[in-house]
Amino acid sequence: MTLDDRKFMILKAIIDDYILTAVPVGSRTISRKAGVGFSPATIRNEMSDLEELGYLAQPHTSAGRIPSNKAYRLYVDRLLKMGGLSQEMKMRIDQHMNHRSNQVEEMIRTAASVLSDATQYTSVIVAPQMHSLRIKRVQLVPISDNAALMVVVTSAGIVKDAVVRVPEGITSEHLYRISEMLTGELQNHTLSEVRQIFAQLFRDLSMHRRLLGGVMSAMEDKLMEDAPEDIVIMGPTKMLNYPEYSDVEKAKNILSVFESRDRLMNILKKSGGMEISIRIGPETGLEELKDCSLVTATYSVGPHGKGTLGIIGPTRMDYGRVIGVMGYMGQVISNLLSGEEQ
Amino acid sequence: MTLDDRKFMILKAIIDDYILTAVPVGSRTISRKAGVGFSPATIRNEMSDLEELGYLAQPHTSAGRIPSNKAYRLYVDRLLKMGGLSQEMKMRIDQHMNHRSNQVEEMIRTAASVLSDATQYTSVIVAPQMHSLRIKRVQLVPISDNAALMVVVTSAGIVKDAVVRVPEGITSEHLYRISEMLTGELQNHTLSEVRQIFAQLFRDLSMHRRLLGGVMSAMEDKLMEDAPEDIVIMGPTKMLNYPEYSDVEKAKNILSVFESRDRLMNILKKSGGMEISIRIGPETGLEELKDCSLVTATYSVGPHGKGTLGIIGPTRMDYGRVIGVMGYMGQVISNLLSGEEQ
DNA sequence: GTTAGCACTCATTTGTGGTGAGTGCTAATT
DNA sequence: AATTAGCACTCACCACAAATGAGTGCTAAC
Repeated sequence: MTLDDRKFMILKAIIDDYILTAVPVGSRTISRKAGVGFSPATIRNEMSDLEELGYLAQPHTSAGRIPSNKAYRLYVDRLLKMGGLSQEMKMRIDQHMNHRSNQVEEMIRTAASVLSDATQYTSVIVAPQMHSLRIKRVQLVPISDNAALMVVVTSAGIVKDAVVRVPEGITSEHLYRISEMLTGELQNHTLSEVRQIFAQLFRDLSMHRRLLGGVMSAMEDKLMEDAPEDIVIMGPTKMLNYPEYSDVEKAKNILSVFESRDRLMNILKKSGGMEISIRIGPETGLEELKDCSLVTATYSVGPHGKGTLGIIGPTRMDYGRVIGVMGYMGQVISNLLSGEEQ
Repeated sequence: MTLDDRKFMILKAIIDDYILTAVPVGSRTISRKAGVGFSPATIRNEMSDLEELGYLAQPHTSAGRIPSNKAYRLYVDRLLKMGGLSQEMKMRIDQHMNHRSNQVEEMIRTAASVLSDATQYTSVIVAPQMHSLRIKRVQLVPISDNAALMVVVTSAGIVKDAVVRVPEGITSEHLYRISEMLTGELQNHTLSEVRQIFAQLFRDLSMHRRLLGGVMSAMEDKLMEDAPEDIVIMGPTKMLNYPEYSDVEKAKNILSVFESRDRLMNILKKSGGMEISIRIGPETGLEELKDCSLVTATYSVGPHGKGTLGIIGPTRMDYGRVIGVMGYMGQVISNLLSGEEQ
């Protein structure tokens, strides 16, 4: 037995209906649909076949069918080739995003907010990963007798800081000179390259070894590791709007994911560089999300920087809409972040 | 009729039991308790009186009694005079807080985490309010041709930044000079005072009026207004562990509070300078929290800076434990933030 | 002042039959 | 050979009723 056109058409109708209602769909429902010229009995036969093929499942004997993860996979793969988003939605997004705040952090918050609003699912955005960005400036700002704030400005106007120990009593002027020197040395390099450059520096000059060592390890440890504030989550409670989580135990289960940012960060990182990645159920990589889907997209910052945006919702999510919105948002964010650069 | 000692004793027993079980408590339950030498009938008479006095309510005729907000108020006011926390708990807190991270933001995150863990309720901590802190240093770090990052370091090692426009083509050296000058002028003043100082500056020198104006308004607008990242919320889903929110609609209602940080910030600010403030039900000031209580404490940063920590839970929360933990955490945070200062 | 006794209330649980959406199978129809 | 009408069967869900039991208020006895 094979999945011919008619079977696929019926499967699609079932998925569409189930996405809308979250209720197992029966043969009559499909038969009544416009464009389907078959009686419930015929549909039933086909459904039975689809079940055997692993695309449908029955919660219990006298209920309708629900799509399996395999069905969603098929559905999504065909859908991905289309994409596209209504002009109206694009305008709505543009309107909220034309904000042009010059603080990246703030822009990302708005973006996450817009994303969650447009899709009605929980959104997640990961700030650009530092290691691929090019350093534009390093400056040490004294904050106490023996500590300074190291401010690193990168190509996208993204600013990160970390505290470094400095020799007791060093003057602000002195720190400024060192900053200028560091800026000169590190400019246009990525964070991943700093180690080599410092190695060179250490060879060339013996002064300030302790200080420079501190700066280097701060760059490698504090700036490159992912901090909890690098991920912004918007609208976690949107999950509760869907009947699959009307049970508090299930709700707790899902919401707990949003409380452990590190685990979330981990699975988001795994989406690779794909333009749009869709992971269904167990593919998400988290036990708690086994009944959810994760759709991620990548945005870029200049020629090298990358970041991830994603939404999480029930497996029966409105993939069509989500794919459209995600693709467009990815572009918008990329433009905003790369455009600001000069 | 008056609230004599016996009535209070019974009321306390009822509250204690209700806090533990969330189930309306009956006369038999109280009668059986050790230390109570009366039969259910006697308790019933007293309960009837307590109801008339407004301290108890009955969900329906054949159910036990539950404490009213007025009862909690009384209970809490007497409890507040005692306070105190077990040595064991103190040690547990110390252990987690001895971290001594030099990033304030990170410390606040851990503190909120510990707070939520120790109380088993949702915790909220507001970063120190800038306007009361004294400026230690101002530095402008160039980030592009026409923009700089203004980094402001305050007495507690708390660092804030904002982007300011700068005249096209100004050199890094020049910005450094201006920073030094600004630091000299603004040092040891609070943000609320900058306006006056700038007025003076404007009178004395006519150069860089645009730039200085930009710096001033950035200080007043960006640094003083409260940003969403100034408030950290930990363990919102802890709410779902309590039976009063086992209904998803109610859960959604409560959790929505944690999604509008501005509103939360507003009510937190209202706790005034009280060492510990307890707001029960409608006193919280948010419709959604009418069945919750909000316990806040103030921590101090140096002699002037102030911030707020709080926990939110059902009105039948374990006030004894919460008050103890809050009081102690307030001290610990104050010490950490004021101790680092030199 | 306290308590035993008792009738009463009412949310909750348990049981029961009815309803209806849905299925699978078979035989008739196209 | 494919489609469909017909029919017996399944089973979640609903409504209703009866049983249960925790709790009350009141009264009379201690």
